[in-house]
Amino acid sequence: MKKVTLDDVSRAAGVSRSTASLVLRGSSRIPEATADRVRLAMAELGYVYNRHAANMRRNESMTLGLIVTDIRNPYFAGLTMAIEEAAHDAGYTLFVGYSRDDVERQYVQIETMVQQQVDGIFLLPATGSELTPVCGIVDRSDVPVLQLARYFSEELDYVGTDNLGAGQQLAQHLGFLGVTSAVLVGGPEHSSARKERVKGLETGFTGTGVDFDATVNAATTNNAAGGSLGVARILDQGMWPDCIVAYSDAVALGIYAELRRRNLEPGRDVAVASFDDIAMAELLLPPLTSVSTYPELIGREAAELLLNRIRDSSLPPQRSLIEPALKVRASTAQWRPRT
Amino acid sequence: MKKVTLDDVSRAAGVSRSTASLVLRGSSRIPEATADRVRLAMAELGYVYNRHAANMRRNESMTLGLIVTDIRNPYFAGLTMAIEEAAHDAGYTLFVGYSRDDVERQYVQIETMVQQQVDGIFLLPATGSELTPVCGIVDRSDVPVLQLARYFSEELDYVGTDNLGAGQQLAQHLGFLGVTSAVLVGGPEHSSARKERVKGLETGFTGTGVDFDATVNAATTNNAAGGSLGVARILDQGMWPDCIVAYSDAVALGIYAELRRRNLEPGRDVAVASFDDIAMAELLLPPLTSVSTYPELIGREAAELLLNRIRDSSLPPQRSLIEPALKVRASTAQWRPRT
DNA sequence: CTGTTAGCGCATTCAC
DNA sequence: GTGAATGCGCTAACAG
Repeated sequence: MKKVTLDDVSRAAGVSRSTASLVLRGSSRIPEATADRVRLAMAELGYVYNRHAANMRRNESMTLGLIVTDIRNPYFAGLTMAIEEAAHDAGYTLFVGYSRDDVERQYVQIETMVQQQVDGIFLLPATGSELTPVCGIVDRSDVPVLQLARYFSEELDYVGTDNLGAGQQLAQHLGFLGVTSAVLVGGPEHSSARKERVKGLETGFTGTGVDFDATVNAATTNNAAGGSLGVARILDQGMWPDCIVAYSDAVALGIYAELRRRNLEPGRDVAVASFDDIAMAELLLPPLTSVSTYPELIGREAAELLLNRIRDSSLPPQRSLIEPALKVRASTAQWRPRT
Repeated sequence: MKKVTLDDVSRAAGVSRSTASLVLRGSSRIPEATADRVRLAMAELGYVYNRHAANMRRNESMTLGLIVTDIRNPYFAGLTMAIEEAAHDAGYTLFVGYSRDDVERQYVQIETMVQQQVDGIFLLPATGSELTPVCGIVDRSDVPVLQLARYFSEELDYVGTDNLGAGQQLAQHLGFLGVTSAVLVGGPEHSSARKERVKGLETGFTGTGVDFDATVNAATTNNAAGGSLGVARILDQGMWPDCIVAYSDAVALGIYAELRRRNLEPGRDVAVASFDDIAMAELLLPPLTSVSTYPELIGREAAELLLNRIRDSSLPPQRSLIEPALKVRASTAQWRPRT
């Protein structure tokens, strides 16, 4: 099938190119009768609007880029879907790249998306991301970048959870519960989100008498394997804390499994708590206490912010934090102190 | 920052535009010294290659589209990541859209991607997809569409699991186990994959004496909620089968939860088996018997096939099935007949 | 081996 | 209200 252009359409409809163009954009300056004739011709010829050609003139592509680490973690999957929804609703098409937490791969993806003329980029930074290379790519083209869930720069917009508050809420709950010792397991060591959660836990535990060991070497990765590995490290060095706090629900799944491999029952022998509250959390046995971080809200907010920035690049860098909420379930609630 | 074009670069480097263009494409006809001068000028000026402009001439965009229903199901997440990887490796950037199993939304996404000049589309069809509207959009532009995991047309390429074989493998295992009755729970009723799994189970159960009721109204959705709902329907009408077969692992999670809500322990009171074998399956308690459907392989194969078709559209429609493999775990293995 | 030329399909002036 | 002319940044054909 040959390519049909606006030229063909306007010729068939007996109008000029510019008239057909105006009909496309829904201009009210064209009489309905003419517009209908044009639309009919488009349908008959099988005309397809060529956005690339339009882009060359208008200098916008109506595309956005999203780079996340890995969507097999349902939290990132939810975040990704929320952003796609917002982009779709605003008329944008979304490029998606998975960095697999590999900085170099991420840089390539940013570069490619910039070459593809994206109007903006949502970036959930791979651990180890730095401002200079990112901006080195991005500054040349003035493409706005919004940091998602983690940040590495104060100069770029950021939308994420209030990790500090999330840690505090959880710590206070564990304090009430009578827990006397806790460790955080899993998650990439140098991510801003992890550091903030540690800080929040420390703050929240202050004055509760809970022994929270932030120095234990249990940072791993943000998935089930990282949870298993972290638990193994802790138990192998002779620790047996009252509560294991998972960096995320994905991590918690591995923690449950590793505890059971060692004949410890989560929720009974060790309390387990976590962050994110993905759908799976309450379906597990025991149901998992988790601090909900509402990926849908983060996604919506991020989209709104990035679209604003596209319209007006002169705004100062924005930071927006979504309020988390603790969901208490049996993995902590049914736990009782050892006698 | 102003936009830098190849014109600017060639002027700065003291060569012509076409020379600069050839350097970009790595032509060997340019002396190294000249090429280096051009590359230096690009770096100094902060040149960004404009693929949209290139596309207008070369009539390819180096983009592909992927439309899936929902990636909160880890199976689709894995499939999506595999396809992104293959696309990335081949130098393509990937548009992603989530249809949320909504046909109309899916049509809009196809249309948008076609307008964005994608070179090809991976489509995991929403239930209810039909050939006419899809091709109505796509034929006008000659964009090849590959069906992923489910199909609705023989005229388009298809890559998926051998669902028939998967059902048979599982049925035979359950027959050996001494199961006397089984039902399939969850999944969208009219999807090709579900029909094939039912057929495979029926075939596999033939001669084993297992009573497999394919008429029971337990088709729902492909997620945990669908699993819970399906189990509720079955138990509420007084059935108590020896084995519940989940349409997918995501569904199985809801089945576990609903059984426990009704004081039935999965693996002991009811055997549970499933399809997909996502990472979570073996981490559950009891570990879930599942037929692995290898989303990574499907993704790789799909990418290879679609890229071939882009090169040569004259090939007849291709069908490619990936061989599944049964993973037996405690959710069936530990089950014993009621006495 | 290098430089000149002519569009790709559209949006946007500006005359009419 | 409508139509002709111009150029977005690049590639490819061809001439030097």
